[in-house]
Amino acid sequence: MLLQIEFESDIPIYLQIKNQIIRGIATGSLRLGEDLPSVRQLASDIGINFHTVNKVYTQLRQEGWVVVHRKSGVMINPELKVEKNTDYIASLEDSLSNITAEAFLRGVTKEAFFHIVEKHYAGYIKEGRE
Amino acid sequence: MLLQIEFESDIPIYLQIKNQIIRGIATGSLRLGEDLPSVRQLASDIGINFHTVNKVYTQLRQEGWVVVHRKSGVMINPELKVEKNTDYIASLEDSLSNITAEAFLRGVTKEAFFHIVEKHYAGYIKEGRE
Amino acid sequence: MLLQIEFESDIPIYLQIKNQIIRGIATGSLRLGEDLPSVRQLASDIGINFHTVNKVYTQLRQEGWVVVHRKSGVMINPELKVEKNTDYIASLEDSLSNITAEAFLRGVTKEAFFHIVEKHYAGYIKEGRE
Amino acid sequence: MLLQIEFESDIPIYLQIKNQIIRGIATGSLRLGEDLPSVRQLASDIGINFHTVNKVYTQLRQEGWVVVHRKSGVMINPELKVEKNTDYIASLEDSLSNITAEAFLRGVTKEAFFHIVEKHYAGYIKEGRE
DNA sequence: GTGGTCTAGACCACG
DNA sequence: GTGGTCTAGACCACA
Repeated sequence: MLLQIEFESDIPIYLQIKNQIIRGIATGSLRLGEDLPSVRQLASDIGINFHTVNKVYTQLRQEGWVVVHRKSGVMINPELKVEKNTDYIASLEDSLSNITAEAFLRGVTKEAFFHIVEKHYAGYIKEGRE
Repeated sequence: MLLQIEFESDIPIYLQIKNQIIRGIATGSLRLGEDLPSVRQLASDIGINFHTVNKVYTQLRQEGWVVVHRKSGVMINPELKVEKNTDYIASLEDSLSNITAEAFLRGVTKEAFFHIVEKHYAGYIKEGRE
Repeated sequence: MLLQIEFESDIPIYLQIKNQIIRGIATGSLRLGEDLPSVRQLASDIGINFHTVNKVYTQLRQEGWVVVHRKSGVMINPELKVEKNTDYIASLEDSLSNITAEAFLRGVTKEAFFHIVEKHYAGYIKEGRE
Repeated sequence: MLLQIEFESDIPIYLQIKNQIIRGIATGSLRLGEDLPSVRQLASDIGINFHTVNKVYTQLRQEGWVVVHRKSGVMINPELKVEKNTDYIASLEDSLSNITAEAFLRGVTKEAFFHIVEKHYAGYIKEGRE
């Protein structure tokens, strides 16, 4: 999997990496159980500080996306089952509340919005992860 | 219009205000041409510094949501017509890319996602709002 | 002469009026010796505070564009001869320095710039003002 | 690049800085991709508050003149391509409308005006500036 | 009264 | 180290 970082973006680098990894899991370009590069390896590949990668892996582990295995290697959680808890639903509602309001006011119809969402969902695959 | 600020949130106060104002325009609780409180008034109401409100109003003005009618203060742009330019579409695509991926992995089906979006869109009213 | 004020402009109202009067003199829509409306009359016409108009007239008088005649009426200076002093030249240089730099960077060629200037100059008339 | 600030000017400090930076880009004394001092560094150099510099950089970024390369600070946009949109043309027309009218009335001939403009344009260099 | 500018100092997020 | 956010208080321009 190849990560694309935009250093001039207003989105923090650690978030760009984290988002791309989660998207990678959803689209299947990262498979459950697949190893991720070591912290120093990935940092060196991208050309960033290894503390930044560390932050990503730490958050991903805390949220259950990855697990640490032998000698501090990291892999996508083979038994991935992140929660759809109330906190998440609340934050999703909040995000969509803001996003849809602006989209509506900017002339993005509900149908156009649906179309974008559908396009993305079409790219996600259900792996053998019961 | 009543603003609800969470001071412990990790979302900056100025962004919370900005988002709520944009949502207010979409839902019609703020009508086109309606006056907003003065920076100092709103700051005092919420209990924050007026510079924070000033930042909100400045950004809203630069993006075309409000106009400052010299002296009489700030009002919702009566001829609101913010653009659906390529930059915005790109950012919308990017946001939805991340949001849908995580939603999918957390078990939010496309239908459930649609349902949330639809619920919000149902609350938005067309410009012809008297 | 009809004044057009934009209350939402970032240019102060008094400056908009002042500029339009000076442009009016240059284009001939205001003739030398022509009477201007009284402070209260103009303020009432435009729908602004008469202090604002007062400020305009005061500045115009100080700079020599208008003269006060009988019972505080104001008219365009019949012997208009504003100075091309070094201060003015310096300020003109400074303005054009900024304006041309941005124009250049935004892709306005020297020829296009000349064209705009020429268009405006073509609208100015030399009155009998020796 | 050396900034020259006049503290007694009626032009706000932040605007003086902003104008000089844009002129610097046009004249080539600031090259595309060149780093600008940090907000605190520049503020300290000039002897002003860092918030004032921050305001300059924020506006320059919003208008596309500079980019903030995360962590390494602010640099002149290496792919500078600010737009010549209708809004800008309108504001340019308006500025020149006022400036040429006053210049004409103060005895600055069209030729003299052209001469000033030409002098400035002669100092600007094309993008291919290594 | 309004918003705009500037100063001063604090804390945080990021890398 | 960098920029971003927030607070606090001052003065000014405008209407």
